Amino acid sequence: MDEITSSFERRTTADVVFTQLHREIASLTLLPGTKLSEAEVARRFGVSRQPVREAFSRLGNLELLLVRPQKATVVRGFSLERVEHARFIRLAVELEVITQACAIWDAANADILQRNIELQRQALVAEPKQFHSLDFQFHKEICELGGCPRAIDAIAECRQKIDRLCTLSLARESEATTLLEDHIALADALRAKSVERALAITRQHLGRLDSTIEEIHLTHADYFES
Amino acid sequence: MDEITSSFERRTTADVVFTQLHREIASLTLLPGTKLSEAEVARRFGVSRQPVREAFSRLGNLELLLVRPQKATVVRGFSLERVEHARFIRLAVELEVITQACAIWDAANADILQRNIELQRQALVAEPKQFHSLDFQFHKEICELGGCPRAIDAIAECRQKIDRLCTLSLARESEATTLLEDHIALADALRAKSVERALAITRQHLGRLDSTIEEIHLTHADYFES
DNA sequence: TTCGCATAACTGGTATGGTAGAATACCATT
DNA sequence: AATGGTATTCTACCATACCAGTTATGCGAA
Repeated sequence: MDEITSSFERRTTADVVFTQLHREIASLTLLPGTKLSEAEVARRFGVSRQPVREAFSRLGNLELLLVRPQKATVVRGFSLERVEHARFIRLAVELEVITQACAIWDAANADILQRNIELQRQALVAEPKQFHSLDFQFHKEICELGGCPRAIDAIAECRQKIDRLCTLSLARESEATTLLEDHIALADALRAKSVERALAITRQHLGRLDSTIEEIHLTHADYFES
Repeated sequence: MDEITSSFERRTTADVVFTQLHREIASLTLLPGTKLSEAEVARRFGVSRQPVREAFSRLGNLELLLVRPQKATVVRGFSLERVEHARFIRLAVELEVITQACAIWDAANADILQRNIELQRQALVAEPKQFHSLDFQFHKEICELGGCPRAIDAIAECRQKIDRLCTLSLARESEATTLLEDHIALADALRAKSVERALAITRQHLGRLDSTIEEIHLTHADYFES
């Protein structure tokens, strides 16, 4: 691999293959059920089979690929069970973050969060595409200000699994308004340090995904396993 | 690899190496900081570097090994941050399991749990070694009866990270009595369907690890990273 | 003795060839 | 036409060789 390794950090060929495949699977460019062979992918990237193999292994750990001995490797579909599990874990973590945040929340924190909400409000009318990342930023700030900086990693991991699914939904944009309202209510509850209210809002907030998941389960049943 | 693949399931060489190394790292047979080279391990197992490499990769994903290009692979030490994170996630999940369990708990569930507690009580005096697995079983049953069967996987994952650390503690056995008391109290709270009490007990129950972790952090500072 | 540099002995990453097992296509037999 | 067996063609897995960095070593100069 003679190409420039983008200056600073050494990225191995396996990294490159992994990243690219990951992107394609997550974005549903590669649909569930698609068969991938080491040799074929290796040819496509112009590399040997070895780094491809390594990338396959990693994607297998993430449950994005199903790779079993002597059988074709396929892009895994969705599983209602796995999605529900990810949703459950995310809810659990988010609830505990909120609980701990409430205990130490102060006016300064509230102000920082408020600033993010303003940006969301602007994005909603100006650049709807940005709303998604502001949404993430919102939850991230709660984690950090609440004293659980690493919790956002766990949340992001769960989100990833769910997001691949939700790409299939059409109604994502229209829900942004509702989500913003949730965020505002949550920020209020935090400012008031009302744990019960904050928890209830969080449950409702994350629960909004359920209908979307259900919808996709019906409309795209063929992408589901088991 | 001509050996019998232990009947039913096909286990690749990489699986074998992975499992064995995992065991050795988790049990602290391989101490943090130990350098492992692909070639050396390959010789030890009598296999080629390839499957070893694969095993290393997986162990790297689990943060048990630190493998970086052109540098020796080493067994990772503990990180207070990582341990706290695992503890946090476990707490969050366990709390939400309890919450959901409380909502649907009935007498039948209570009885099943009670039976486990009796076993714990017996094990405490007869076979202290068995207490550990009964402890796990206890939490597992709550997950299953509470309607979150997969939650135990997440919990187990967190436990694993913490357990490697707690192997270093001397005072584990003596705490069993306290843990059993917690379990009894928790079962009571569940039977009474008192969410608040059950959550409080769970917090206290998991919090008991903190002192152990702190102790080890002081007595075995050399096994810690960062 | 101590420092610096050259070199040898490692490291993990990559490329390639060969192998066993699983799937598939195909042909012969019924 | 349906079925059973066989040959071909996949698959991922393993072994080996080679490469490019990194680290350790040891020798020579100061």
